[in-house]
Amino acid sequence: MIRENFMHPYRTHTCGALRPSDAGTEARLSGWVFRKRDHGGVLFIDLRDHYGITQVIIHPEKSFFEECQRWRPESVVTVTGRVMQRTPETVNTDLPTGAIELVVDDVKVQSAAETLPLHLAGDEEGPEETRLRYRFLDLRRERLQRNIALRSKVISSMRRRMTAKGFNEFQTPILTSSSPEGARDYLVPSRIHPGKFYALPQAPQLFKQLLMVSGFDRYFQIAPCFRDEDARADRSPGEFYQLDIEMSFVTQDEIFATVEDVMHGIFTEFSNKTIDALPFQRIPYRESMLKYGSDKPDLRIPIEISDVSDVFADSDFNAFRSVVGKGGVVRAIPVKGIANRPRSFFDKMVAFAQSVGSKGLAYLVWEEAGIKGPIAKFLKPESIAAIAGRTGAGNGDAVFFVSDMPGPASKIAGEVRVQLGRELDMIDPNVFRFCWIVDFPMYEYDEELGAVTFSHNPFSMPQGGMEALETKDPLDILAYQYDIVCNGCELSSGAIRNHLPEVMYKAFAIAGYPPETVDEKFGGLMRAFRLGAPPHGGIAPGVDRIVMLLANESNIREVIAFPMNQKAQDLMMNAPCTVTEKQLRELHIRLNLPKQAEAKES
RNA sequence: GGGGGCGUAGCUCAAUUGGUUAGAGUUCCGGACUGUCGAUCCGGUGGUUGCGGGUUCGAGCCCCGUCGCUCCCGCCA
Repeated sequence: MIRENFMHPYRTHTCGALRPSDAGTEARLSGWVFRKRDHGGVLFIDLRDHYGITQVIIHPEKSFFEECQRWRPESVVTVTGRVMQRTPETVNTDLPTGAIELVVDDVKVQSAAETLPLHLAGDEEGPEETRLRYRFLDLRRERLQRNIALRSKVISSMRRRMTAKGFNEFQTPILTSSSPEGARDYLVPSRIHPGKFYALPQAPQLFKQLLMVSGFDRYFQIAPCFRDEDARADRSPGEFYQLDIEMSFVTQDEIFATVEDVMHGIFTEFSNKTIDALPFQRIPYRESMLKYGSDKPDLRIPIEISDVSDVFADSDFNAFRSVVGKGGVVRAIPVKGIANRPRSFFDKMVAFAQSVGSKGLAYLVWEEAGIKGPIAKFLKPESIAAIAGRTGAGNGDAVFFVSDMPGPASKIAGEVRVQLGRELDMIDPNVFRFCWIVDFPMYEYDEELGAVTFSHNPFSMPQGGMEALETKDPLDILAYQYDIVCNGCELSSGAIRNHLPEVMYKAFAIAGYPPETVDEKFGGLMRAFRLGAPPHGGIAPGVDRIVMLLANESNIREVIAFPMNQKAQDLMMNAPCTVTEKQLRELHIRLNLPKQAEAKES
């Protein structure tokens, strides 16, 4: 009956392959027992593999019938039988294979499963800790199979697109040296050099720049990056991947054009959402901070903040007037068509503003009968007219006001803007809104240190070059430093690099680093720049975040096959873990644990 | 390092706001059942209410501490 000799030992088809056109043929399938429906007289099993689900049927006269009844979910089995077209009333339109079923003549258990800690057939996800500890089980779910497969396809597409543009793919060292700037490093002790450490790269930043100095012209890498920083929902602890890019002899606009093309292509290829037409809009940093209260604005929210400090500077509203008098500002957040919202809505917004650090949240409401709101009585008609003129507010609209020093005021106004967008359901879930944030300041004033520090990448070229560094107030100098942002999510930072040693020394001097320090910390790079370095620049979009946006996931763990938990532990592999005394001895390391940890060890 | 949320059966949750023996669905185990597709029906197992202390005649519920998970702030050149 079954021509064993001619059949593959495990399968002739995948579980997503069979169709009515296969009816009447013999087929062999292997997969996981997903669901069983046992009618006593007939047993239905949904057999699942990566490609799909096929219903297999076992009849009671078969010698193996009772054995199959005992199969536990997630056991791996091979079944062989005849493909049958289902009768019209038994077709399952939810499955691609739903028009056929496999009537089984032979079975073989490849791997019997014990009772599961998670059940995969239902909608319930189960506790996060169990999901992570049994990640290989969780990964069997359709959603994660889809996400991880999407990630694979996105990365392939990135490679294809970059290669097509003439970029070469490189590998750079994983064991490298600790960098003084930036995040905390992951350190790896050296056995051969007692007391010395490698560091895992926070990014291949210096290597890719050196490859430009080497003349490779166009670099890319799907680069693993390691940073010992705490996790967020959109930030995996420890490690993540970047589509790392660097180009020689380019202007900022050429980098934008290259990256826009890749990003637009990827997002078009893997999503049905509407994507902004090219070129993506460019927003100077200061404008973004004013209009959106953020350097990663969610442009899906149709609200633009404006400054109305001058209107309140001579108003009767003391709270705001005094803040403006002390160098503060007043920011207006206009919202269309919410005048008829109940008082509780406005109260809720006030409470929200306070929860993010605001002293309060004032507002005006443009009603038929006139201007309402707690601060209306303090404002002269011409002031209200000025606010209406600047914010576009009219009948039926409302404007919220935040007053504070410029930094906090921007931030709070930005938070209120996003909260309004969420609360009022203004965020269109079917669009990807991209923008470039450009003209980041080169330096910022660090209140804590009481000194000028680099606000972003110290290797960025200052706009205006040496002349700007020598003549301008450092806080007014802009850098060729940019971010690409999608739906309020920062996908990447990038910059035109500073490849001129003299400009580099000057730039670091302003941030308080003497030339010796620059040479000591970045000797390799500085040496390279004295031996013929091309002007160059680049960017490094976050792969995990891109996949997360495309997969419509709000937590980055859902697009990483083996993620760590929030405390940077791998619950499945039990990392980090203790090591033997012998290992420590070889590395010349003696532990000096805090008291609490010592207690835990024993 | 700090703040918020959560923690009750393997899982998802309930327990009339401090009151009798902590329930339901699901999983699991057993039984019945020849067309289901989250099969159905019957029965059963399953609990140190995260842990420790306190208040109280009485604590799943209140208080203190602690542990775990999660979200956020700090941090992320």
